[in-house]
Amino acid sequence: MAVFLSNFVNKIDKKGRVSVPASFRAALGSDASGIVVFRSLQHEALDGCSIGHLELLSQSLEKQDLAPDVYELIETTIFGGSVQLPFDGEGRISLPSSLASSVGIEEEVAFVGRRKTFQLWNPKKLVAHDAASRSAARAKDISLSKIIAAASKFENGGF
Amino acid sequence: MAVFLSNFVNKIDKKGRVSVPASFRAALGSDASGIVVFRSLQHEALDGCSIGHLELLSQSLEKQDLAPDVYELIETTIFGGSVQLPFDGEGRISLPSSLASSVGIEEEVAFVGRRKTFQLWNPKKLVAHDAASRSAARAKDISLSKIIAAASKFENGGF
DNA sequence: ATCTTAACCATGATATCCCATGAAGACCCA
DNA sequence: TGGGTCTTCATGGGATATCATGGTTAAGAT
Repeated sequence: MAVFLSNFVNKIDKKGRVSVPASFRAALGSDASGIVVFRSLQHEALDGCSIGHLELLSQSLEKQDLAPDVYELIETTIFGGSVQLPFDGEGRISLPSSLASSVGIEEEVAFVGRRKTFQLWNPKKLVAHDAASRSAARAKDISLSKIIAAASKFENGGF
Repeated sequence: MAVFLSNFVNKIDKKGRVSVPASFRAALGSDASGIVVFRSLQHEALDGCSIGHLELLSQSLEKQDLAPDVYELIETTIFGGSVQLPFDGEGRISLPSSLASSVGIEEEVAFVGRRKTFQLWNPKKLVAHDAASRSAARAKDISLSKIIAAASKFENGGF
């Protein structure tokens, strides 16, 4: 498996440790020493990814001509706000309480797969957000079969 | 770890000493005898980096055709205003009070990772700055996946 | 001699490592 | 197919190391 899929709710123990879902750890592949976590720009949640992915991001930043203020913005917000969290022997990370509380995470964390990255939510806030995005998807008339059909006009394969 | 990530708030004792975060010291790698600090051009904060990085900076200055007055300005501001701060046995630096007070740092310092460099902030001013950055990011509708997606149009790879 | 500065030592809090347990699922073998 | 076993994984606790921080002593400067 190479992508982060599905979602899992795990407990935070009194030391602040949480098990990262085994399938997520498997998806990390080579750089499986830990993950990187930072506050999402859009949601009341944390974004997580592999260290390699963060480096990719930093390369992306250098490659394109971003406005200085945007560049500046991302450097402080992402790199300044991100935390590298190594796994312990059991595949757990210890989530800094400051990060957790900043997005309303308390005694449980929902790990939500988003292909190349994943998110960490307060489970209760996630269901609310999920309901909202579903209705938004309906409103915009998004459907997977349509997307696949549209894509297969360009490529031969499709999924 | 090779980059400066995350942020840490440490105390300044009555002698003016502050612990440089252990992960930052690790990120310094080979030239880990100390750091270089100077006033940020953009913010009310101090910029910090390794000595090696400062040399890199000076080399890249020479390579580009800067106007003489700009060059002059940078020389005096950065190189003239920079201070080399060695570590003591416990990984602390003693921050000159003149530098600290010039950016409003008093009894605590926030070390903010910015990949190749880091910054030293008054913690309170940092949270204000951070909040401003975030709302700016939202206003501009910046998202990381967009940035990566945009970058991968230039490269062959994609993710 | 006194003040300042730098090296050395001490301590508490926090995080890391290591081992234990229990539940759930996969697998195997009748 | 049903029962049983074995493995994987999430979770918990105790021991140990790391780290930030404070103080003390020695050395150098004024």
